Amino acid sequence: MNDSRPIRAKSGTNHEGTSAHNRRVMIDALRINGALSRADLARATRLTKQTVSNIIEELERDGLVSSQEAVRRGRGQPSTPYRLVPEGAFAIGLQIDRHVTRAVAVDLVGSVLVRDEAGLPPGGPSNGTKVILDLVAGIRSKLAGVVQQSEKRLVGLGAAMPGPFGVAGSGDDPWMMEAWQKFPLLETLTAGTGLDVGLQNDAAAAATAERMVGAAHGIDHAVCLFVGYGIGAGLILNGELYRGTNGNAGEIGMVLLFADGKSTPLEHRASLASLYQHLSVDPADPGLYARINDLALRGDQSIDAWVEAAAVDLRWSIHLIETLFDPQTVILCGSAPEALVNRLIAAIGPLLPSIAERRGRTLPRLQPGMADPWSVALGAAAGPISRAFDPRFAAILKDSL
Amino acid sequence: MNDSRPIRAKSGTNHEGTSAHNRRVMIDALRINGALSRADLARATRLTKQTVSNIIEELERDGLVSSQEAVRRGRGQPSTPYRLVPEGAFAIGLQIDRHVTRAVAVDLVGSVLVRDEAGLPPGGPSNGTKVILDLVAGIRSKLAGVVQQSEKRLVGLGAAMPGPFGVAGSGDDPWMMEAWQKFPLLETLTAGTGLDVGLQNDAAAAATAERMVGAAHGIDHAVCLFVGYGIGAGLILNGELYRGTNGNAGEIGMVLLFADGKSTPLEHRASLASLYQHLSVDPADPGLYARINDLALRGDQSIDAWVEAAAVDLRWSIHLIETLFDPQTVILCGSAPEALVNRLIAAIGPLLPSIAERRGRTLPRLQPGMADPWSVALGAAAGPISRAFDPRFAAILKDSL
DNA sequence: CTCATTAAGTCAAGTGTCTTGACTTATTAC
DNA sequence: GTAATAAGTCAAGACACTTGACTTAATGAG
Repeated sequence: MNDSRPIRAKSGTNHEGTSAHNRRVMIDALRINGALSRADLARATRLTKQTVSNIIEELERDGLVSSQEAVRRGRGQPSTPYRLVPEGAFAIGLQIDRHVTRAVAVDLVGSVLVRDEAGLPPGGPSNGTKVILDLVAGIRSKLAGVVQQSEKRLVGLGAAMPGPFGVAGSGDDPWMMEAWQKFPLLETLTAGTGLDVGLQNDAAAAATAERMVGAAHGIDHAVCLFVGYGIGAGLILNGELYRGTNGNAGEIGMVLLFADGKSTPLEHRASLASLYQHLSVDPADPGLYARINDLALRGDQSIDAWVEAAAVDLRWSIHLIETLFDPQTVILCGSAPEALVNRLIAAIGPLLPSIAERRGRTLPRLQPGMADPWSVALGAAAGPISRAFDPRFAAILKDSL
Repeated sequence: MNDSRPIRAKSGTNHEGTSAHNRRVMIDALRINGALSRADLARATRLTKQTVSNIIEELERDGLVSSQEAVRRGRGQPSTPYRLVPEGAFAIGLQIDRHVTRAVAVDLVGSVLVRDEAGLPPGGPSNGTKVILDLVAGIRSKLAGVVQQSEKRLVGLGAAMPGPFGVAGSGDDPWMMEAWQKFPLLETLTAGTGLDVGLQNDAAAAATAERMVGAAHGIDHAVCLFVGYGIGAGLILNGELYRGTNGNAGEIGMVLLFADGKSTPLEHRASLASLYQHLSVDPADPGLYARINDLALRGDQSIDAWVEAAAVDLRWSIHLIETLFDPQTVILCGSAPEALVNRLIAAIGPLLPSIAERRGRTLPRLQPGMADPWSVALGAAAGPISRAFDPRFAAILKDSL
């Protein structure tokens, strides 16, 4: 009687799935193209004018879009463009890093409204959880002071921290990141905030940020090479962040390189960690960021040596990414000081030959992305916004409800 | 007046999209789980019994599913399982290789019904096009002799050949593959056969085959490392083949490795091409395949040396794939002789440490896949079947019609 | 200045597909 | 023998997109 082999199947869909998808498509179109009229939207989405009208009416009621001044565009009735209402939705982004945690609140179009940071005491989650929850609570109350109805329009909390997740330790871990990676962060944050919580690694967060407001805006195949304390790649494939089986896709820093009879992970050679070691400085020093920016601007010699060496590895990393992912473009971003990133970009060129070298390219093979200590927190916040509003296969299925 | 910036947007969907998706979900569920009753399908897909009944009735009318003997499963009315009807659809697969072209006809469940091959004369497309079109025509007429209504149920022609596509030449090209890669193959095949034609590289085809009938059956994140004349990776991400911007994703053989001050593409070190060079044999020799299989079985010394060297590079390739794609499993397949693949698998272990090394794995990190000279042609044929029947985001959208 | 033309957008009825809830059928467990 | 359980059907209903005619508002040609 009890056969009970579990049956695996994808979920079906129904009218609600259709409707949810079409709403998302409208929002996406307005995000990519700016304000559009109902007729524009109907043509672009292949839906009928009537359907678009109904959806736009509903989105307007929900406070997600609003009409602008009618514009005359030649013959025919003037069109009424609609735009996204930034205050239509908010999300909180949380970055957990080795010795600091940052939080931001962003709106529907990815503008940062509130930001704050706090030092993380040593000892990992047992000491840090309260700091984080307090920081998030502070951001929420500040947000409530800045805009109306923020709590009602809060779609979620996105967290980002260095990966990889769920893997036995690498050993060199002065800041207990491994303890954080094993800690039930999702559950703790959900319980502590009552919000919908998502988690991604810092490179994925950077890519999410680039897709919402940066160089990957409106691009469906892009890879962000993220240079931070470690290095990682955030993958935008088919217009969505690709996570892999366990959220660890893109951990390029863990690629082992063999030379002189020993193996070294890529990120031991090209990352801020390697720079700090090269300079023999204390990574926990709060003034370090500014000091390195300054050194990079002045063309300091010891920085130069590191830049040259790191550029070799980053050049190869870009070649690797192009060869394996065939993206439209690669974006170099990081939580590194901007001057340093600029030096790196200058030193990386010219790129290695690869399949990305083809006639008729419209985008450069390599583009600079955000180099801002807050970009990871922004990307963390962009996660819930994207989950809630971007068109995705999963959002159509019944089991997404 | 003529604003005419092109508006970019994803396509919306409607009832037909919903219905098309649900039909695909049914077929997918039957493919993965074998025969299922309407009630089983309703639970698995989260649709109602009534909806499933209607869809199954329609699929049965279309000849895609058929009922089996009712089975008693304890209390309650016995259930009537439905299964996929293999003869419900057919597709032709075409492999274009350096000196040979192979074609197969497969049915809805991926069984090969007819196969044939022909030598490709030197000179590239100008001499080879006729051979290929004749081969396909022959397969079609043989198929018509084996099954009823084959032409009516033919969903398309899938072609596979070594990549990369659309890239300036690599130089070493005695078999004019570059000419083939530049040739408007899709157009020629479409015009010459009247069928819907798709094109992928050989590694992608191997992955498509593994997903339909091999080790990746029912798995949503898998990478096939394909060892052929070159090497490549076929990427199954989120349950679909990932192609990249230009169909070149996964071209791992083109990854440049730096050693001793010079750079070498990975596939110069680990591929059949490297083996042929190592053995100083002529790759065009038609008996080569059997001879190498024989040598591998006998434990030949010169093969051994190559296996040991290639295993080092393949071991690293697997590590690289695990680190960048975070798949559930890696499948080693190839158009190499089976005995050779077995030797390679034995020589590759133990694998390098990576993020794939985790507690609670259910699948092995590395699995053997098909090692059959016909697997690429089979995968090529599986492409149209998958496009026509597998659940995919694109199939829901209005512009897919 | 007038009026045909063009285009945006609305109205109201129509259509397709899934859902609901009651019902029928067939089997097992007690 | 009868209650419980489960598969599957029936018929009406709900929902979201579509259709085609209509209204509104502008331009441009004569």
